[in-house]
Amino acid sequence: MFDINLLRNDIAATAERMKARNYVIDTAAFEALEAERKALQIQTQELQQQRNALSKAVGQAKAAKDEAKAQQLLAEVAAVPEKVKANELALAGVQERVNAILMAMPNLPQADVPMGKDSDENVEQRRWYPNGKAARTIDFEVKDHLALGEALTSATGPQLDFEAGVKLSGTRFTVMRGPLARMHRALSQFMLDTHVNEHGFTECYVPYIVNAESMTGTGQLPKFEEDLFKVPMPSEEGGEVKNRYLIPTSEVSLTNFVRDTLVDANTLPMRLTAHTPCFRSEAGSYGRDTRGMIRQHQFDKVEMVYITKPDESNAMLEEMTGNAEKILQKLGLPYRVMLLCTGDMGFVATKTYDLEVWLPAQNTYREISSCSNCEAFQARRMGARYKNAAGKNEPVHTLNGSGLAVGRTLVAVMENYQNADGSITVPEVLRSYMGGLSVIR
RNA sequence: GGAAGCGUGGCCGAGCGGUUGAAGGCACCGGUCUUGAAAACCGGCGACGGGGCAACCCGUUCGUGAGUUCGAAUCUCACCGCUUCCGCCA
Repeated sequence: MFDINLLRNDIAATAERMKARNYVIDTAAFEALEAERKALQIQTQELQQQRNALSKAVGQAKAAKDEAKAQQLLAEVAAVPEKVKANELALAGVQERVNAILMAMPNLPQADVPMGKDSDENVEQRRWYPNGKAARTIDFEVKDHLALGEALTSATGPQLDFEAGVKLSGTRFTVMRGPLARMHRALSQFMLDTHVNEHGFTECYVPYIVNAESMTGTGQLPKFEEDLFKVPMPSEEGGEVKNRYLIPTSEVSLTNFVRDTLVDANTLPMRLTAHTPCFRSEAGSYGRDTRGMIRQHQFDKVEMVYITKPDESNAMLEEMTGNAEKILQKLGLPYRVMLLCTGDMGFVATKTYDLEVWLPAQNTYREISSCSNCEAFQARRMGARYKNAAGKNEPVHTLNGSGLAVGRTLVAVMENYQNADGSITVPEVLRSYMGGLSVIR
């Protein structure tokens, strides 16, 4: 949630900075609403105070057995509760309007984030190649992962089977069989093991269905409901049916660990990781990446989440990005690191690095990880705080990043490790997860 | 599916219509004592919001939401969650 103090204290400067995100703050409207809120709140609290004082006096009179005075006081208060109730109602209405504005506002970019309107203005930070110089030159006709996967066979059908996915579920679903399915599993195991054993993460198993409070905490709700799959669930006692949601990323489950909690400062920074499927409706992406495994309604991802103190969150963003890079390096996949410009960042982020992996068949780099520092944006929504050095409760910072998107990593391995005969060499680090298999045919 | 309970501050736990934001304990923060630490003793200490330059003042908050009342942690209803026993079960 956007920090209301930025609007109260210096709305002009804040509005100026938000322009970078193509977000226009109606400063006059906000100031008018805020003035209304302030007047109403003061009036309401004065009435509450009046009621409380008189009620207390009634109690005292009764305790002193002064019935006459008690009756007199009761007559005096009689009209107050009604006024209080009316004011409370009006105030709640105004506060709801203020809140709705704050909930719909995206986060403010950090000062060093480059200005820009879309992905064309992202700034490359660095590139990495297995041999330090360039991506492997492929001296035969390069195939994409569809051609490769559909040509590979198992005892029961193609190793990569889009038709079966469509039959079972519809477009943007895929079936894998045999060694390719195993490599998909090997990738997630390898990623998890690396983060746990080398990067200090706690491995977690989390729900794939979460409630509306969790989705609100991390920012998917209320604004992006159309991107989510809803699951109507009756309560155990047969009460009303409430919507829950399939997670679009395990960031939601992991980050909400600290919702509504005062986090013990000694446990910070927290490093959490989980391997889960992710479910996205992909509303609004019709026609994009319709072929292949790049954009699916269901895909696996190994996620990294950090819960940190405010002064260490930017250092942790660098660390997390490095963790994701490490996975690509161990897999020997060429990539580049992009610093997203203001116009390309997600709703909750203040600063984001994207990792883009080299896909030779497309002759381009494609996003395979996104690492963001959300600062206190999610923490304010969630009520996630810690006691700072001054003894004050303060929102924590939250970060999340993919480490990595498993399906896209499989695509990258297939395309980068393809051989002239259509077989795929298994990267060294995955072989122990695949019973020593070195080539998929 | 049947039966019975219970949700109070960072944690444990009293309170069950009126000067109760809530006893007591633990934890935490000062201080005394000590070579140091521990113990003991003294003092402090909930959260969220609003107003004020400030000292400070006010409001809200006892799972959540409605209701009864001049007044609700305390009474009523609904919802959410948890525990125990029986049954069933991946």
